[in-house]
Amino acid sequence: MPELPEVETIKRVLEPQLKGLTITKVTVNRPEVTAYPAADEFCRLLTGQRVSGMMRRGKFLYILLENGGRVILHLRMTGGLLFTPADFPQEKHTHIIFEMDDGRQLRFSDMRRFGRFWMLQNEEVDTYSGIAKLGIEPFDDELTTEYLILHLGKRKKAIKECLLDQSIIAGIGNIYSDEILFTAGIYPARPAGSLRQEEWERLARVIPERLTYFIEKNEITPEEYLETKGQDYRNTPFLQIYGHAGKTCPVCGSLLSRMVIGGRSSVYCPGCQKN
DNA sequence: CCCTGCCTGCTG
DNA sequence: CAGCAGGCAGGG
Repeated sequence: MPELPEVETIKRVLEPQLKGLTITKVTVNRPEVTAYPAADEFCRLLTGQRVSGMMRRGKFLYILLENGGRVILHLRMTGGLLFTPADFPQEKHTHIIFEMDDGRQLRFSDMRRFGRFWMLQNEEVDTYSGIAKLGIEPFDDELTTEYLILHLGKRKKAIKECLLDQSIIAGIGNIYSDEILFTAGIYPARPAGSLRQEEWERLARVIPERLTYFIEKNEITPEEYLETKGQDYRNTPFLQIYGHAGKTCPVCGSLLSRMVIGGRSSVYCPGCQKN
């Protein structure tokens, strides 16, 4: 489910709550969810550790520990994190529970079980999670017209597929690639190599602008987040085309179309995004 | 490069 | 019932 704006929202909600708490017990109900190390070692290493903060990188989350260790997780399609009182009703498909020293629990649930956890010690190099292969953050100063042209300017594959390539820019998924290309007025199936200078300029501007906008629209209090079980993506009413195939374009009134690009369902406006 | 697998649940 | 879902790794 979550792309960068949602993962950032989760980080902003959870970090102030978890910071300073010590993990007293870890329960792993589905051992395949801990990709590294194996579940028993994962639990052993984390028990007794104190949380110093959280970070986001692309769609990955970090839970940082005072001893220098860190938990890394990726929610993939349907993963969710909730910080709950101990007696809060448990979500179906809850695979990991971290009990904290204030009596509350951090719970990971994931219907489709694609989400993964890793745990690395202070000095340990992360060759496991895939974070090392990520490209730049969308809000980095490095995200410039020149960067896009350098890395994508000669690619034959569709610009939409390029935006989904986590090794170039980290964090963009199927929803926001569609939204970004709509705002930039670029037909999603265009070979990246066919984009003109001014289109790369527009993308360099629109990518951080749209993601920032959707992070802001997602803002939620910890109480609201818990009430809605972390499933309330408040920015969805502000999506202009994702999920709106067959409806009219909010800008030009054309009928929004849908096509499959790189195996992913894609929505675009034939009026605003000409081939 | 495309294709499949990984999972469960919802929609048409 | 098939088809699809906000992701990604791995295989051919």
